[in-house]
Amino acid sequence: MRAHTVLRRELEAEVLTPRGLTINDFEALMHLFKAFESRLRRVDLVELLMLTPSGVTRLLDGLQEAGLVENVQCTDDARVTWARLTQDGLETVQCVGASHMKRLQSLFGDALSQDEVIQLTELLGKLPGVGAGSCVG
Amino acid sequence: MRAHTVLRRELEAEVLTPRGLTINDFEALMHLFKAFESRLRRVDLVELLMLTPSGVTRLLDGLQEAGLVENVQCTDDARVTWARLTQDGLETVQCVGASHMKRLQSLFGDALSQDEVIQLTELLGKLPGVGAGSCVG
DNA sequence: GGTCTATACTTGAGTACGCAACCAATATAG
DNA sequence: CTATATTGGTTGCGTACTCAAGTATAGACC
Repeated sequence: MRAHTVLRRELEAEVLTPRGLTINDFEALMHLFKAFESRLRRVDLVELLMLTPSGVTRLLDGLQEAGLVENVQCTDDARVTWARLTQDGLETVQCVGASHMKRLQSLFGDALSQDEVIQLTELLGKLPGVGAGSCVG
Repeated sequence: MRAHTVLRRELEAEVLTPRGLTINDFEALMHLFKAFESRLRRVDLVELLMLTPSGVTRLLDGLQEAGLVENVQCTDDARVTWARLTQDGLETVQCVGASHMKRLQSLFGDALSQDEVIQLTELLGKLPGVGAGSCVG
């Protein structure tokens, strides 16, 4: 049940922390990267990252300050402000994404066989709240 | 990868929070419960709960204040103070443990078959840092 | 013995959240 | 068109951690 903690810490230490990013920072960037026109509403990130609205507000505050994300006003609905990847954000996500994946690969690969990784992914996918949209695996 | 978050939140909300406990509070109590003479050193809990020493210090502060745990001086080594379950702590762990398990059972049971739970447990067990000592599953 | 490193633990400062309360814009009902 | 409910978002405050630095005891080597 505590697998995530070990894994998360290792990933953070090796690739994220050196760049001043947390796991959620990175996953937010990943989701923006995959999103239409590299932008998402706050509420969407609330869903995807499983944070509260306030958590997302502050996470984006940090990413904006770091210049990886910018606010874009939505013309259709004045309540929403899009969070959009900047050029810097795009480069970051591509660069960090690669080493993140490599790291994950070796972490799971060392402990599990190819088949076991697939099995694990399937099993975890059946659990409530673990949608297909997960960045990892 | 975010399964833990959903599961943890549900467990917390349904059985722990009403008693003013966090997951780590509960797992600490569980470990003390299983330990020889219901007592453990801080460092042991650091290992078992995967927290830093300071985290454990403060976690135990809370449990002491709640009267679930007490400090016992170690005679062999003046550096260590045991954390020991009180009678209250014992009763709490027995009561909460039961409903915690029931909850887990239903959470996993609804999503996975008996065989799948076993499979998942095995796979997770192979991951680094997920020892046999885990409270859950 | 005396020094030197390692271990057990605490404290202070900073952080990433959650919760509750709020505001503003939109949708719905009458 | 007004009144109410819903949705998207932020802010204040509390909390459960981490990290870095510190204290005190224990053990090892000379």
